Amino acid sequence: MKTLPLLERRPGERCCQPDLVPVLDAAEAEALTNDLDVLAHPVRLQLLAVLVASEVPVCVCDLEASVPVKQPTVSHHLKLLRAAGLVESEKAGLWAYYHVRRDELARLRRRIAAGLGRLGGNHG
Amino acid sequence: MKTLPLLERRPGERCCQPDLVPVLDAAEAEALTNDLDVLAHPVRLQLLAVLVASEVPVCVCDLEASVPVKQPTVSHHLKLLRAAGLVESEKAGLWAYYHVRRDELARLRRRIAAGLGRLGGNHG
DNA sequence: GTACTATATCGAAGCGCTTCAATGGAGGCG
DNA sequence: CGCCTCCATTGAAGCGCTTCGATATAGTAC
Repeated sequence: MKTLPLLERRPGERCCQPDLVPVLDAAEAEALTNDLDVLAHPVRLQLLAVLVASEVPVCVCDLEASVPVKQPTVSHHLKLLRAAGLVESEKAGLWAYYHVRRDELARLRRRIAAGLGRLGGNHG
Repeated sequence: MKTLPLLERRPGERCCQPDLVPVLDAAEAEALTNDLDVLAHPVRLQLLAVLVASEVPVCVCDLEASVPVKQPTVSHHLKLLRAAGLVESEKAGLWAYYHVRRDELARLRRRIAAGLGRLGGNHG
């Protein structure tokens, strides 16, 4: 980086002058990534889709029937969704009934929309 | 699934009657996952953030300075972003200049917003 | 030509995510 | 009591993503 052959650069372009301020800093990118990761899996999206569609709690056997994976895998993804605060469960007899936390899902959606909004500029 | 001990179910709840119609079907969940995956990485988000912040094309050496990974990794992520249609590059002398395709980024944002909108119900 | 730069690609290592069979534990039924 | 069902957890296998060193390619400078 001693002698920069500036002549080769095209007029409007820039190189090796890292004075740009990104619209997202590293911490924001990391946080947005965590939010996106929770949703970035087809099984988790489908589980959420079933729960959102139901007005009443849904038992695991119904959730299991709605996704193409076995029961331990369903249990695993439900655990991730619970850790993310997006669903809650309660036991009733032998069954475990899950329901969406619609407020938390809406907050996650808004955080993602805000983060992507910074990226997307001003288009819609 | 022969004899269902219905007595144990709580009144408003449902079990083993998979007649729910999810707000997202399997194909939609898969498509949304693909869209989310492109953005669900801190390095790619930061690269996009730098490109969005610049009115003019940015050379790789500047991009490399803005993320905590080595040059081959930057090149790898830029390739993924290019494959997703979110950025374009042009060579000028030794340098490669990248710029965002703001229209494509906005379309991706809108697809994600639409998908999450189906999930989120009517909040915000 | 040689030497140096900037970037892309290759190849392999590391590691985390996903998956499932097996097991465990809690509860219902007889 | 035994036997069953539903669900969670464990442990291990598979696999894909991420990363980087090494190398290749293309261009500049001398």
